[in-house]
Parts: sequence; C-alpha cells; structure tokens
Amino acid sequence: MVRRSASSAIAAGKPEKIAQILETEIRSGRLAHGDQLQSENELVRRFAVSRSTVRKSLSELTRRGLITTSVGIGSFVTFDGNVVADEAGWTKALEKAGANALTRTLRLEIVEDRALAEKLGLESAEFIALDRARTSADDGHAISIEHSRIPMMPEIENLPVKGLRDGSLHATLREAGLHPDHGEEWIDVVALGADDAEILSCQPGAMFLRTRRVIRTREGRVMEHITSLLNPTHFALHREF
Amino acid sequence: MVRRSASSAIAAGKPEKIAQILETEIRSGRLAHGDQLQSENELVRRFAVSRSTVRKSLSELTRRGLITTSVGIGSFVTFDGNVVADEAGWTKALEKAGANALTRTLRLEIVEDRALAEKLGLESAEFIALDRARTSADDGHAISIEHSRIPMMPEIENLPVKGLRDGSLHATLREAGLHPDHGEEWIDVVALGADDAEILSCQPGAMFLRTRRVIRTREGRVMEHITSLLNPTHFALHREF
DNA sequence: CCAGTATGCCTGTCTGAACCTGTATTCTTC
DNA sequence: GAAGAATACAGGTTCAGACAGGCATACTGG
Repeated sequence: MVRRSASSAIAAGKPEKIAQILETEIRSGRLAHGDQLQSENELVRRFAVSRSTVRKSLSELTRRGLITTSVGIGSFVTFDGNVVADEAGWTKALEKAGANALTRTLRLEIVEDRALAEKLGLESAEFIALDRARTSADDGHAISIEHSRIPMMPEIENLPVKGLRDGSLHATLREAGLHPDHGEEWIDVVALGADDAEILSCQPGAMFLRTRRVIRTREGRVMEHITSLLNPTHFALHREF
Repeated sequence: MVRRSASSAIAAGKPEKIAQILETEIRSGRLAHGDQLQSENELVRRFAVSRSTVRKSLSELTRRGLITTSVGIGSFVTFDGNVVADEAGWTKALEKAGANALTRTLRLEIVEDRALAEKLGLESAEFIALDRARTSADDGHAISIEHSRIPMMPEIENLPVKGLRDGSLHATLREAGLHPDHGEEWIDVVALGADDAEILSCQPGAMFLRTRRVIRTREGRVMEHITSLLNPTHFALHREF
C-alpha cells in the first residue's frame, strides 16, 4: 500500500488529484460542514474528466470521511474540521500527559501593537488580542499559554463584544469569511518571561517550547499570528506529510 | 577492450543516450516537477527505437530519482529542482548564530538495534549507524548532535567501507536508488543524556531541542530514522507551506 | 385545496473502446 | 554472445455512453 498524504500530488492518477483538490477545499473551510458539493456532472465539466473519474474521487473522499452522498440529492460535506490547517499542514501539539486541563481566557480585546504590525508588514497596528492559558486542573501547574493576534478588520470588529462562536476562534473567523490557506511557522526554545511565568505560576526563566505561526488567507492577507508557549514536559510537536 | 566511463555520454548505449536527453529536459526545467512524460509509445516514435529500449531509459531515470511511473497512467517527473523532500517538506533547522562549526563523524558502522527495529516495524534489526556532532570552531561549545539509522539493505551494505559520496548521506542513498518521499516528524525538548553530553562537552541534563524523523520512500519503506539534538541557543526550526 | 402526474436533476451501475505500463518471448544484427 | 527490435499478452486507467431508480418541483385535473 502506498501512503500518500495531502501535500504531494506527484505521480497520482486523476481521481486522486481531484480528490486532493476537493479535500483542500473542504479542509480549508472553503466548503463548510453541511455544504453541498457540485453535482457529479458539474465536476465532470469543471475538471474535464469522465464521470467515472469524478465518482472515484468522491468515493475516495467518502472513504476518508469527508463527505457523504445521497442518491437523487448529491454529496455533502460531513467534515466539521475544527482547526483547519492543523491536520493538514501545521505541526500539531500532542499532549504527553493527558492531564485534566483548565483553560482560562486571559483577555479578549482590541490592542495596538506597532512592533508586530511592522513585522507582519501591516499598515494598521490594531489587533484583536486573544490570550489563553491552560493549567492542570489537578495541581495547577503550567501547561501552555497562547497569544493570538488577529489584524483588525471590519468583519470582526465586534468580536470582543460578541465573544467567540462556540468557544472556537477558528469557527468565528470562518463565520467572518476568513479561511486559513497557508503560512509559516517557527519553533524554538525560550526562557519564560516574568509576566508569562506569573500567569502560569512558574519560575521565570523556565525553558519552554515556543511555536510562532503566521496564518494567511488564500489571497496572502495575514489572518492570524499565534505565539504558543508549551511546557516541554507536557508537549511534543508532531507532523506528517 | 573497451574502456567505459560511467558518467559521460561516450560509448553509451541507446538507453543511456535517451536517458541523458530526458534528464537534461528535466534538470533544465523544460519538464517541471509533477509533469507527465510522453508515453512509452510516443517516446518510441520520437527516438525511433524499440519499446524495450525506451523502458530501459525510463527505469534508469527512475533509479536516479527523477521520475516515477504508474501502471495505466504514465511516468511523472518527481524531481523538483534540488533536494527532493529534504528542504521542501521538513522542518528546517536555522542556525541563529552563524558560528564557524566543526563537524565530527563519531561513527559510521553497522549496528544492531532491536528497540528501534520494533518501533519502526522492521524485521531485521540491522542498521547502518551514522553519528555526527557539530561544535563551535571558536570555543568548542556544543551546537548539535545527529544520530542517523538506515535499515540495512543489500544496496548499501558496503557503505561503512566505501564511505559517503561527497560527504553527503543523501547523495549516497540517492545513488543507491533510495529517494525520500514522505515521513513523520516529532519535536520536543529533552534533557541531554550523559553520553551525548560527554560528546558535546556539555553538562548532562542541559535542555536540548530534539527532532526525530522517519523518512520513507514512495513505497512506504523506511529509509532513515534521524534523531537530532539541537542546542536551543543556536537553533530555531522553521517551516512554510 | 389536494392528489396524482410529468419533468428534470441527481446518484448507482454497467458496458466497450482506447490507451497506458508490466512482462515475456522471439528474431535480427553486429 | 550481447544489444536492440518486434511482437504479443495481461492488467490498470480513463473515457463515453446508456440505462436504472431516487428525489424534488411544478403542473394538472378533480
């Protein structure tokens, strides 16, 4: 059996290529949970292939649990892919010890960050800031802290007031028409700063695993900047392709 | 007696000549990564040779890692310009401080590692082990240490004797017809063991950034397992997609 | 208003032809 | 004897078409 993952479409047959295109559309959120796919004949015209080829693609997507199809109706997305690019491209944080975690929202508000705006090449320095910390529910020790910064835009300006949709930031952003598509990622090890150490009730200077990510939309617009500090005794990062 | 030189076009048979023409087209970019080659019968007409000759050319290109072929579909370029999966997909180690580094080869030999074989699901526990350490040429402090394990196979059994080709492990493996295609990767932070600390002349227990990678060929066969320990003051990992 | 029907679009299934690679065999030529 | 040419067959992939039956909507006659 040949393992193939989403990223490489090399030397694959047509059904596989089409399946990968559709999978990308689903996982990226362009096609949302419950959406109806184009009919088989529309896909035939779109990809300029025969219907049997399209049907192979759809059956592959069914096998992967991304869609279901009904006779006389069509195919529907059944993938409610939460964190979109997480599975596909991003390095995934694996919790080593599955301790009961307590998530605290430290703040959700509009901030101004000139340094970050400059680094990202943005004109406006206004961001929506979402900071969350996770600590062990058992003994209260530090697990992780996450700083998320979303460039201010009209579609989401009342996010701090209305709160998150279903507690999920990405669901909220998708609601606003923002779909992650590609990005960049840095991983290193840093000493915990005084403020973060305070929040996590750790000693300042403790070594933490840090991931920084810039997520962009299909158009290349910065959608989110996330800095995660992970307690190395709790986390490993994992990725496959 | 005819003198034969492996690399040049002199005194080469038809399959070799055709392979070289196609290789030029691929390396020059006229045929891009993922492109489909002409079918064997088209190549037969183009070069006015028999199909068996064309097939020899294609199998040579396959051995060199430039193409892959699929039954019923055709042959595809898998050469994306430079180093295949190495730079493209993997998290890349970026040296923060560009200090002069000194690379030492700690060992290059055949070893037996039952634990690793079991983890990778391999029958044979024989590996070729290549351990290399990098230290600063200036003050001798630790930069990184890398443990590479390659499952034993006939094509490379005299690697420890013959040494690496151009000092590069991947060039050597490519030579043997082994081409990286996909894999898996773990990143975490660990305390340095006594032996590694000794090699790097560090204090045991120092926190290092660790990446572990399993690289597989297109067929899913394990090609290499690498554990890298990176001094976090020197390294950050970076990736984009 | 309502039940029955016609129509159009959808998926499910099957077929044969054309083209692809994989493999083996035989013949020719040097 | 070795390299290449010619041929044949097996099996995978894709295409184009045809037919079936499910579903939804609109229309029609009562």
